[in-house]
Amino acid sequence: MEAFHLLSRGGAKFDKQRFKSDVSLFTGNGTKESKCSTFAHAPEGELPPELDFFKYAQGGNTKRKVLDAEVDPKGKRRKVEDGSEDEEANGEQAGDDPPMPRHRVTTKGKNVPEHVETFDALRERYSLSSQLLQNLAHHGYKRPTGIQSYGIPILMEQRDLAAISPTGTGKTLSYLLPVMAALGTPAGSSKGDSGSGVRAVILAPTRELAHQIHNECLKLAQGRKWRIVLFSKATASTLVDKKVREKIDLIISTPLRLVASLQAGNLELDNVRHLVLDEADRMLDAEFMEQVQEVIAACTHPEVQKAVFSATLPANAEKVAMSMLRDPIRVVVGLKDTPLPLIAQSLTYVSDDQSKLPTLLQYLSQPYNPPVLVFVSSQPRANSLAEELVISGVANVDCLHAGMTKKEREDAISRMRRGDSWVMISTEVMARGMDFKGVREVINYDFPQSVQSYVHRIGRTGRAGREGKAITYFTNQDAPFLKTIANVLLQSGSTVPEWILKLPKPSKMKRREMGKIKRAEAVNNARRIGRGDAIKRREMIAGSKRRKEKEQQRKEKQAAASPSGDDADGES
DNA sequence: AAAAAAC
Repeated sequence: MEAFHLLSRGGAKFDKQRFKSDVSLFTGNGTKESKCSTFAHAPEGELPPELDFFKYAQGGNTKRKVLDAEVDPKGKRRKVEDGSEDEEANGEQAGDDPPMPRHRVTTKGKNVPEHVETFDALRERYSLSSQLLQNLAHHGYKRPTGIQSYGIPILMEQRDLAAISPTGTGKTLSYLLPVMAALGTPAGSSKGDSGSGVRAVILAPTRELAHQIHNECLKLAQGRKWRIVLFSKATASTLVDKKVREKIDLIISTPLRLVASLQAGNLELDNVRHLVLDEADRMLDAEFMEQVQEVIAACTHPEVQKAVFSATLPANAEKVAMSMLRDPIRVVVGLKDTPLPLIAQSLTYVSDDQSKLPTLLQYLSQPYNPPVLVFVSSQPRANSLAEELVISGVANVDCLHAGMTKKEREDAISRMRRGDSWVMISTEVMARGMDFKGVREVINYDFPQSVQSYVHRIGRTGRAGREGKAITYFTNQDAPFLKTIANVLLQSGSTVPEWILKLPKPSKMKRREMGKIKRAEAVNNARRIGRGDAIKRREMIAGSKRRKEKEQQRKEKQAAASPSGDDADGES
């Protein structure tokens, strides 16, 4: 603690030996089993007073806004309770899932189909193959979540849908089930009556998310002969053969990949009947917009059903989304742009960028629930923070950003899924959609750039009814945006020190100015987190190269020993 | 408002 105290003042040397012993103490006993029983216990309590702004405010009343449950039932708007009376879990692992929280559901639109209480009710109402229901049961889906019980009937009745539902509440299944139900006979089969070529397209903003959706898809598709393709460079190259493309039933892809194939003339989407945009607001960002429009334009079938899903949907994005849809129904579960109350959120003051590393090291020197997901604002910062943590002796540090190779990214994800990663440093690439069941702690090392980013980042925890914890570091430079995020905490039932709420809302001019300063500093700091130096960095890189080579050799040996390839997550 | 991500 003393060492940390000195460190936090900046100049003092870090007592690495001592710190290491702390770390090994914690790494030695199986931290995976250690339960974080008291979320109320904030790490800020451990901070030296000069870093602990909470302390000044504590004792005073922290304010908690009571959620307003009333919404004016205007026009066609309906207000209903999430059907699940039974406190049954909806997660993917059968048995030990906590109950899903109940949310209010509001629907808007013409002739909204009645929601269902159970998956069996779907079977009674629509022709749903028993295989599909069997697969659901087999993978531990028991009762539909709010978005599933409302969204699935809407999509089953061929309606367009804009669905807004909090992170970790089962949006993926909400669109996959109806799409799979509609696929019917596999493409190219002699009995087929639905024309030839791809019949469904699902777009996601990152490769990792597309991959995850593909995996979910394969679970549901067990026992059926559909060709479900996770689109990549490799699969795209097989499409040169027209016979191959005609046999594809469903494509899951990132937009640009798909556009590239369209422009190369290696793909037709004229028989697509279902188009889903996951993380819709992200997909309708300026940078993705054009690509998405191109995909939409290529889906020329007159009966193409479109659906958009997200946990957040800012007004302008919603406008764009609604204008794309035909006679749409809008479903909102819970409160838009609001995290789950299950996630215990807190804000930690760290004065400036240099103070972040010691604060994080201090945090990781105490027992925590791995894996912890740490978000930073840029790729170089992700690299250097990961290096710093390794140098400081933190165990099982991983890093993931889009500057890494495909294989590096895939490896990082599988380490994460296996539970081998204890501290995962990542950029926005991981902020949306990724579902790691074990993540119970998220740290925003760098302040999020928007409310949407905040909501999605912390939504990596608190999934499928589990509890989670989210800590956000803020510096003096983040002050102009602090209040906005503080309000999000309040909305979702977390507490915020009163002094933050009393901050005046800075004028637009001021925010712009501060933003400029912040950006300039970010550039300066981009390649320097804490006290790293070039030599250490070179050693690190050399070390990781050696490790990679060894791993490669081991894999080659393995491959030689067992000729059967792994097609667990391959492209079908 | 800006970075990241998409190929």
